[in-house]
Amino acid sequence: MARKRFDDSNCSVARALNEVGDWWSLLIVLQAMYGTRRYVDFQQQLGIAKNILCDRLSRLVENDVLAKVDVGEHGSRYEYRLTDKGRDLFPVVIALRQWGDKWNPAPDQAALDLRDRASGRPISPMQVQDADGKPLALRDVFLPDLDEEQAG
Amino acid sequence: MARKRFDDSNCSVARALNEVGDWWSLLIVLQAMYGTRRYVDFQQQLGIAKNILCDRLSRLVENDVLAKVDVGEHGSRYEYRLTDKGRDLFPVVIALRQWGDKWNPAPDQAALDLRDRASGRPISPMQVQDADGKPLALRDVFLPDLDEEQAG
DNA sequence: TCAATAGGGTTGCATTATGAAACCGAATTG
DNA sequence: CAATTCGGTTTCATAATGCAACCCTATTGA
Repeated sequence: MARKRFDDSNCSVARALNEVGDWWSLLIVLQAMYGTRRYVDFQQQLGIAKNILCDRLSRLVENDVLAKVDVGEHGSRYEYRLTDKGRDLFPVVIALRQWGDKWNPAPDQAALDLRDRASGRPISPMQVQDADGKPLALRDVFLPDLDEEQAG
Repeated sequence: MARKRFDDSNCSVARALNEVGDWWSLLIVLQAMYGTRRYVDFQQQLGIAKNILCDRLSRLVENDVLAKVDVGEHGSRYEYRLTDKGRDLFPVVIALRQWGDKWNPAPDQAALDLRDRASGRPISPMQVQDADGKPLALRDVFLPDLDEEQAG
């Protein structure tokens, strides 16, 4: 049967995964963050099958993560550019990258060294924070509504 | 043909997606963060097929995201608990949740109101930061090595 | 004691999704 | 005017998914 979709799930994580939760979409977004814009470049850099790339690009455009722009230049006719919505996946991608670097480091390769362009210093590890910037662990957060219900 | 795997990719995002990048794994981790531990509860709360749940739980255990614990209690014999590696997905899940809340809000429902247990205040939006906590946008970061190569 | 139920899985089967390669049409290049 | 390039679509074999049915072990419960 068809893969289960989560378009109308009441969980925003499920709805997010519905748009970028497959094997390729987030990698395409990542590649776009590196500056890739053209179909052939995505295809070569990711090693993705062309029909799958077409499908994913279409869905990302449909979901307003990428915008398909007609550029009339010699041969390269379209560009896929990140929208604001797509750029807003930056924290997601960085969090995922840091998790991968920490728990599945490449055996013979240093992790990518992302740095602040202004200061030249490495970016800091992503963390969930309270309003003052104090780091919060999983056990430090709660859902007021749910916990009230459970208490009542 | 077989789905492409990224076990040995030089990209840590690809390696991360290889472990939790399918349609269900991250939702299982999310559910585990809510406190779910038992097979039947995952099954009912997620509405996932039993064989798929088995497969995903096994893979998450294999990848040390969950730990399978034998609890001899009446009927409920096993628990799947988050490991440190699994708990470390907290920023990823929160980033994804906030992205979903912002760009695909539920039509007739408020976003989940996660709060700091100590202060009672809402958690702040996830952001990529420099060493001082200054927020960084996509355009503010760069890869020193790559940029040197390109300059050279 | 013996049937009913719950937990945690497997198995079979139909439906989809994926990957590789071949093919296509328009525009450029040589 | 033949060969490329870009951006796709088509075909086909293989893998993944979802559902329902089944299984085995404990535990109830009467």
